[in-house]
Amino acid sequence: MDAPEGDSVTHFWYSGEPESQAAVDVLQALRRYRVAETRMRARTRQQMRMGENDILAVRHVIRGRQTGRFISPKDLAELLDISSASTTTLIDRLEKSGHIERRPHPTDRRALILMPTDSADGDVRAALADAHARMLEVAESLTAEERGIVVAFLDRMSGAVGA
Amino acid sequence: MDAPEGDSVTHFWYSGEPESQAAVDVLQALRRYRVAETRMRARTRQQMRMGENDILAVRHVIRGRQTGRFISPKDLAELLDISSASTTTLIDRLEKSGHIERRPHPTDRRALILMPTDSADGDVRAALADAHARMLEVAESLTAEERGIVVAFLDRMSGAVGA
DNA sequence: GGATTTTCGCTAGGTAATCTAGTTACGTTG
DNA sequence: CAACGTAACTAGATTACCTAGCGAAAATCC
Repeated sequence: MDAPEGDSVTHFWYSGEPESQAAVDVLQALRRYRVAETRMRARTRQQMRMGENDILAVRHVIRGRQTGRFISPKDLAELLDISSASTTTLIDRLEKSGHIERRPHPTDRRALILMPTDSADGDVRAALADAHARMLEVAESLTAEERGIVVAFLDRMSGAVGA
Repeated sequence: MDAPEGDSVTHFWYSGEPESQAAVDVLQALRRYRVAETRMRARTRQQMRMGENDILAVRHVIRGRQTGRFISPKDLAELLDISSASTTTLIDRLEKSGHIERRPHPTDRRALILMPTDSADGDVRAALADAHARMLEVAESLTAEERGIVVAFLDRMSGAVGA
């Protein structure tokens, strides 16, 4: 999990320059968003009775089929940055819980492909559709100009954080 | 952890309305940011050889001292939403690794207060200061109007995600 | 002011998800 | 075809969490 973190501490970190308080407000809004999102993920995990990686894996397999790609255990290992051993037990779990199935790879007899079951598709949609719809609504309510500003901001932040 | 997730899938989800593609772009930017941030946290964890909760705990203890508050084990348990038992072992870990120390509470003889060691302070700064500075720079480069748009957007998204 | 209840941190024992190391089966390449 | 590389699996250890329950101290209630 993750969590709240005590708030309203700002005053002590950047008390020197009044100018930069506005910038700090932006970062705090970003943190509030992250906290809200983390909480949503925790709720989803609880609701579906799965771990974070399990949910990401199922989603990836579902998306794979939607886009006509076949997802292999190896793909999941890379996606989640876990070992091949952990991937095996993860797939065991998801197969036992009825979310995905193992099928032979059409050409490579060493390999597998993973297919989502119908119920997995339904479960994931049920768990995520509401929040996604609300988020889309917010995004749609922006003007074209505002969208540009927001996207540019987020991408620059991604760069700042990922350097 | 968390991770990339295959991209450019949009076309299949919302192929009906060209109007909403722009909104989807916004959500994708948001996801790119989340992925970047998650990766940064993973790097930090690796660099400091600690788990996520350990880092959050140390940061909270450091902040506590900076703001003149005494942090107790109970505070950490609430912050991280873990049991009191897990909190005890978490503090054991952080004490053994030399990041924090247990001290008697000045008035309540059942209780403890936690103090960061000097090295903890330095380590955390070293690990987080760079990215934080870059993020602040991005936030500062916005105009006042842009900041307003971004903060409003983030807060509305927090609402959408947290409902 | 003594008895009861609550709070605080700890110990004991257990579980889930990961890891490393090593195996088998199959593909690829010199 | 021989050697090496790759895909997935098994076994066993480790880590970080959990629940249950304890002793000591504080708060509350006649």
